[in-house]
Amino acid sequence: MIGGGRSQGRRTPRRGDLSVGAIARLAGVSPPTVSKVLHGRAGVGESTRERVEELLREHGYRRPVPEGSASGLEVVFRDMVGSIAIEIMRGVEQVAATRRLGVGFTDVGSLESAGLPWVEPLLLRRPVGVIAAVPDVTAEHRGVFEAHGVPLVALDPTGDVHPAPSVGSTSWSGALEATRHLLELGHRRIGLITGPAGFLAARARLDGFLAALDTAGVPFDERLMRGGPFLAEHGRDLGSQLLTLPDPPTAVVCGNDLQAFGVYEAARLLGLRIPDDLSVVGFDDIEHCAWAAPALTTVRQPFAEIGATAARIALALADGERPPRPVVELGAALVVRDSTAPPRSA
Amino acid sequence: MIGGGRSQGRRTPRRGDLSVGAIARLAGVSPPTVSKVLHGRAGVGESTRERVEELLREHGYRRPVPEGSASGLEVVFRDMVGSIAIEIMRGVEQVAATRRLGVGFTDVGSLESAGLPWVEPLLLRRPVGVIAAVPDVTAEHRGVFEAHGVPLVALDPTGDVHPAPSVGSTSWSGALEATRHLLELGHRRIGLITGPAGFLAARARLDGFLAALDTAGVPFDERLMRGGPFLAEHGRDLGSQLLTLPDPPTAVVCGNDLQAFGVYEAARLLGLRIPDDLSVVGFDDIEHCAWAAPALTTVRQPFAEIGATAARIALALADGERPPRPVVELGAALVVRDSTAPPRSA
DNA sequence: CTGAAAGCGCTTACAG
DNA sequence: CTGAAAGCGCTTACAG
Repeated sequence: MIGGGRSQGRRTPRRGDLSVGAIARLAGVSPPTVSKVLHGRAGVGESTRERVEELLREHGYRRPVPEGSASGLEVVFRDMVGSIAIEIMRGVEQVAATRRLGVGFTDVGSLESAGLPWVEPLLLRRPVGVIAAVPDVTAEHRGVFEAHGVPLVALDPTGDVHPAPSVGSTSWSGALEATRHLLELGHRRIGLITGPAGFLAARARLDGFLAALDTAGVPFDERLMRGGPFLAEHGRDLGSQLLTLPDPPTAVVCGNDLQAFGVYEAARLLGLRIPDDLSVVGFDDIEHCAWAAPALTTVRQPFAEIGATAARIALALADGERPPRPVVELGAALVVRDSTAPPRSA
Repeated sequence: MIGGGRSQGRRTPRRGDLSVGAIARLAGVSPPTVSKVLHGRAGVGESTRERVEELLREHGYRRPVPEGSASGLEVVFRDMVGSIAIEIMRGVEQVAATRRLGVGFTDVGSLESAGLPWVEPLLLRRPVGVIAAVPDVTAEHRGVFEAHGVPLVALDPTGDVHPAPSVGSTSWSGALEATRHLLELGHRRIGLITGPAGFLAARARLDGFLAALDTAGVPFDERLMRGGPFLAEHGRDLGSQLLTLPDPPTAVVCGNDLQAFGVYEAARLLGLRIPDDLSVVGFDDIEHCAWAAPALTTVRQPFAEIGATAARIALALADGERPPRPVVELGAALVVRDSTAPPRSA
């Protein structure tokens, strides 16, 4: 983590940190020979190479990292749900590991609340690339990173236009698939809880939802739509509003899983059983969906693959390549569990 | 992330990466003057210093990190529950940020399953310290890190003896408190699902549980005890065994939250309602406890503070200090929610 | 295959 | 306050 030393003519020796000259003396060879071994260059005898390798290992000498790959890949979050963040980290890690790069973690939210800066220290670490899983990658951030020559890849960008490069998932198709699932079960009055207005992904899900109803010839009652933050408490409150309507929906499609669990609570408070009295669909597939009561039917976002793809794009950019597709959307797919069933009336 | 370059006489310039000499030329001063500015040494005029600072910033020149702090803090997990891992990362991050150090992430499980090595690449990054949140920090690992002069702090160690340094939480007291809570509600037949035999923390929880019963003068029916992996499916299976006993328990204390959610499912399958027919207590307080149905009463482990404490110890060791307390246990405290209530019979 | 020589980028110690 | 000179650790180009 953190960038390492920049060229320095000299450094005080550290435990297990001998100089090339010292290793050379120990091996009974000249510094240039040790240098060749360090860089895997030709022109060193087999036995000499082995002896030097052995001494380097023994003294924990660290080979200089390849030019340009000073640091590693840094992933930046803002108050992300734990299981999503970890899945993304694992995806990034797998790609980074193939290049022997490390993966750094930054949670902007927790740093800001402690009054600590994050952009400058992160830049100080000279990352090979930055993957920003924050809902607010501004043009300003892009400018700062670009000025330092650090490629930035956004995850699930939510700005007005898709800024390249970015990686997300097929929100529109996912919402379409989820809604079709409910239609196939026989639901006709389907409520929708969507995310905050500014979120492009929330808008895509809304559109996919409406497209499913539309192509099925089912008219949408606008009173069945609510919008709010991607949190359980808002799912609960907005869900309550929908479920206490004179003619309530028999199913609710939620903007994410947390909202869906909020709807679970709203239903419980009203004495409604899921899926008997109400079907619920989430979005994301966070860790707990499978063990919720009942297990939540949801649209799975392939977070590990999203992280891996972002890492590949960041690495390509760092190498000076133009990735063939700077804006990528990976397939989000419906996972049917126990929170959806035919409506009572059917 | 990842170690930076070691002393190198020369390096090809990188975008935004000018040499000291080049900066000196641009500023119209000599290289030694730039060097002084870089290291904050005295003997540079105010206006000269400002001009050089400005040029350094403009060209993204990275100051050499302080001697010895080559890299950052690396946190190593093995298939950890997402919300726990992220809480630990945030705690480590807050302490690391005060020193402008980055925080690296390694998931051994996902790397191993991809056939990728992790110890050597991690060492190559020259971390200031390593925090191991894996259940299997072996003496061998300790040896390797020690040989490289990298301090290692274990989290919640599970070996035969507490290897110093390590940070955990008060498992024994936590389990005692949880069990007392159930006793106070009037429960007398309390079941226990414990973790795998090798886990020291699981043993501490078991002992705390027994101590609570013992000091309350409540005899323990050994048939009410089961043990297995810290996973929901095992909680479900072991919970089923307890609940189908001729004289089943009215409450169950679980080794962790995942097991508790497994017991939720076992109860559901048997038509038992929580907390009316059965009280359940977990351990950890993962993200979803608050929104489960019903919200889970559990013993909260202060993961962020555990991470922060481990980071402080690692940093102290890296500085060559002997931390006053190399083995630390932070207080785990009961969080009462909706999964516990007086037994039916009371 | 090997190393003496030259050179590079940086820092230190010191002269002005 | 400033920089010429010396020195350090490393690498490169080349002679043997």
